[in-house]
Amino acid sequence: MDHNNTLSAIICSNCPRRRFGVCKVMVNFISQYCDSHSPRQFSLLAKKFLFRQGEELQDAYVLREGWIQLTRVSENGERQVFRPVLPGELLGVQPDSKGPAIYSAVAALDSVICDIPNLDTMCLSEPKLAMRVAWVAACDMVLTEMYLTNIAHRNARERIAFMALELYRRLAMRGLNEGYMIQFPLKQQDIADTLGLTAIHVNRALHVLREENVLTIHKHQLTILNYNKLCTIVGSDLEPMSSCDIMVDV
Amino acid sequence: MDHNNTLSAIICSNCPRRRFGVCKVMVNFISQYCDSHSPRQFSLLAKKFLFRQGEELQDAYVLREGWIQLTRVSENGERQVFRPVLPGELLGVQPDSKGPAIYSAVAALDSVICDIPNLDTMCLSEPKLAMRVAWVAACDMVLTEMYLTNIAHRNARERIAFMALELYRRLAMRGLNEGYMIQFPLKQQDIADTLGLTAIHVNRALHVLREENVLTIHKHQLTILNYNKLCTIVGSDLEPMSSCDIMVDV
DNA sequence: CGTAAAGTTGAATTCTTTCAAACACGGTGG
DNA sequence: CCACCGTGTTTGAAAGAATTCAACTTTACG
Repeated sequence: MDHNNTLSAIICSNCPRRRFGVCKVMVNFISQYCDSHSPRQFSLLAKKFLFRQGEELQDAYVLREGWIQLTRVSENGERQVFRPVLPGELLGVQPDSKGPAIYSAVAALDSVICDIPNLDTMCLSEPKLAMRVAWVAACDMVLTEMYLTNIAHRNARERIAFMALELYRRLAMRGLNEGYMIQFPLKQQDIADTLGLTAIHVNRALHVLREENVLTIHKHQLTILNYNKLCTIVGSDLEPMSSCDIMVDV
Repeated sequence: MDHNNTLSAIICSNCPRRRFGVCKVMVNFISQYCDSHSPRQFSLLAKKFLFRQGEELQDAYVLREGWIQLTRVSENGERQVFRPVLPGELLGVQPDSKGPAIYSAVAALDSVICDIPNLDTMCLSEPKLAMRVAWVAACDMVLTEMYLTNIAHRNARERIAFMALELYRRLAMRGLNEGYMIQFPLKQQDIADTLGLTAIHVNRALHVLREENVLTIHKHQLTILNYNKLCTIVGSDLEPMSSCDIMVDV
């Protein structure tokens, strides 16, 4: 954990807002809770579905290792990919908690998942847990809003730069990087469906970013070639804020 | 309330997914809770700020009447407007609940607001409340994701059609419509900043929608001229899902 | 009534998509 | 070992969508 702490300190020192000066890599409260109360872990191979859009959703889950993609296909066949779910994060929480899943969850990498069968019931007897769930939802909201803002205001090159930096920071915060390199299991089509572009245009924008020596994606690995330039392109409005990244005192 | 119930039944019967067949206009749990525990209501004139981005956020709030806009200005000066907050909805909930506000809240109409000074504390002693906050966050997330998908996949005309229909449904569900007309206090620039367009392009797209006899905005009122056609344009992937719209049993 | 703010229109430019075709790579079966 | 196939990536050219800039009109408000 010490390594992570150092790393996140470095990353956080980059943050525009003061409050992140004190942020630490958080030992995920919900994960801990699940470990002691319901250690039902299982693994899920890449490309397998954890659940499918429209299926009755039974449980909530915590991703322990790997990478999960949340995707929704609308009636006219458009595919939207939402914020990537990274280790430590909660998924399967939705308004109608036992109703049909509002999106599909697919493993992008071989993953390890912790099942939480009775989150609702546990929350009722454990207000702290309920609050933590609310807090996680608020964090995920911030992340989703960042993606929304990114799509709304930036061109293809900048959108991709944002996504790369955002993922890099969230992974590095967990120590899941090797220097400036991270695992990157997504296809160009996935990037396109996340950022509201066509795969062809993603390809061209990636080419430009490679030409500029900013970043490159090769063999399922993303390498940042010029971190500062990447930050400049993104506009440094990026903050490390996912449900696992900030320490709050509850 | 009976009028509302009928109305929402009509609207919900339009929903693609079965589960909404049973949805009712919800008597907002949090509002009720606040009424009995902290009836600190006050009013806020249009264009006044409830709080500003960066200011220390003290409390959470419930909007009782009016219309609140959540806006964030990034460092490079881009302005993003997030999902409109309508009567009955909760606002001011964010990861760092007593930290600097991550966006500004501005009244778009004269509003009545209920102050909730100690949401955190109340949640600790009242798990149901905490769960409701989590549930509200999940609903807001769905709405935000709908806006994200809308921006990512549709052109200007369709984005505006979506926004119009989404707002109409949420307001009609509360009985805040007059037939196919709703109050619409936003400027074209606000629409643009919500949907990731320029005000000029919004203007042109609105012109087209008017030409097609789909909808018209005039004198701060939005009128739907052809509801079915509007639904067709939007693609009927729209569901009435805000924190105040669905009844769940807790 | 006058000024500022909001809305409208046109033309040129930039960005993105579309369609079509070619290429690269990994795996399979002969 | 190689030919074959499918998936994913790359490239080009043309069409379409959205932005920019500039000018003008209308509306709102003190």
